[in-house]
Amino acid sequence: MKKVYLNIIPKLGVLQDFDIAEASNLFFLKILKKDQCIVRPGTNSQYIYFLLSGLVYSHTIEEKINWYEFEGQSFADIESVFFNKQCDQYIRCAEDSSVVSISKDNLLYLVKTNHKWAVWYALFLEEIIQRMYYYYKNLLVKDASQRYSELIELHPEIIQRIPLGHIASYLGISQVSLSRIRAGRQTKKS
Amino acid sequence: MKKVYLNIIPKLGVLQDFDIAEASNLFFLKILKKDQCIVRPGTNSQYIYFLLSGLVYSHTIEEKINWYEFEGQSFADIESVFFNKQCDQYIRCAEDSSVVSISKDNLLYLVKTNHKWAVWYALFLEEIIQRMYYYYKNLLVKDASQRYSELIELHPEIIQRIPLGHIASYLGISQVSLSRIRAGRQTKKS
DNA sequence: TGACGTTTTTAACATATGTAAAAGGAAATC
DNA sequence: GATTTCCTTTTACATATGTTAAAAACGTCA
Repeated sequence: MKKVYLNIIPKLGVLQDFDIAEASNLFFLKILKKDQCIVRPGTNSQYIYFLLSGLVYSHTIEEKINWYEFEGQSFADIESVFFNKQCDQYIRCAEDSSVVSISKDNLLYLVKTNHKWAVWYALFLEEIIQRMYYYYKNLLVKDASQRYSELIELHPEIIQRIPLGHIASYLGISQVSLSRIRAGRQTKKS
Repeated sequence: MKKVYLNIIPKLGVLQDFDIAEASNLFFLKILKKDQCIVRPGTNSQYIYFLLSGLVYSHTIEEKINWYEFEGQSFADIESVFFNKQCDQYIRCAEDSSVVSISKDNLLYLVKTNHKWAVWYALFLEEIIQRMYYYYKNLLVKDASQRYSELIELHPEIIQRIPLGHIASYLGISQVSLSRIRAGRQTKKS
């Protein structure tokens, strides 16, 4: 039994170690190098991933960065998993990383055959909703300079890990604007 | 038995009429007048609503409009229901409306005691994720003029139902900018 | 019809932000 | 040590968008 699975799958007050151990043949570990792609545009990626270590990000074909996910978080290509469409983004490692994955089919098998896993999945989806809502509201009510402040407050080390051009892209502004924000000559919204 | 419940609660390929009928004592119908509040800032609204008829919208204390929901859709105060926080928005009727509601507690009771309802809730949450992702991606990749075009394409009658000032607020732009978009003298992003 | 209030558009101006290009700085390579 | 390359900041300029105010359009009601 691979203990690594026990720690990265959130129990959410529902599962116990042996529930995960019992299902461990449905989970797979992958070791990934920096810049390696986990998901490519035009494919359909029916997997949910749990990030054991490293840093992954999503970006469009035009190199616009959509999100970053840090160690301990889960991620997936939403359009594939929840819309069953071909995805239109890359999911890529910003650093050497390791992930545990489970296919949507296998997860739904657990959900449909096991009440515990059904409750777990519902609570897991609630967490996804929380994260997505947080991102959504960030976009809706905060300007780029607020979002930059909060990013470096939450992940101060990101400056060392990611070039500012990528952070600007993530924030949805030009690198010039980010420089102005960092230099403090930027009018703030609120 | 109130048949109205049977039609507004989505079955999602899991429930049958009698499942909903069996739980119908947990659902409540409300008739609401135009401008009436369903949710107020500073309260905690632990209800999920299904909009039978009418039109509801969310707006902040500063009158910024966050979203509209049309007949047949469900809605809730996300911060209350999924974060258990006090909400910071109004949810208000743009027209005379009627809704069916269920409390989060009662819903979780169904989920925890009935496998069918657990699967149903998971699929329902997947639908919420789809809708939220759609809103999120709209904000992320589309400019106001695109979002305006798609809004009137999807709901052409909205122009008759809602003043343009509210639509501008919903789009996150000034009414002056919306006038410029409508007059066609507006540079588009793509 | 005329007067009034509301909604929408237009005009004038200030400013924030993007683009393009140059300059500065840091790290790696020869 | 010098050169190269990459990353970041700065400058100059063009433009989209907000604010404010005025004008126009529209509906209601006497």
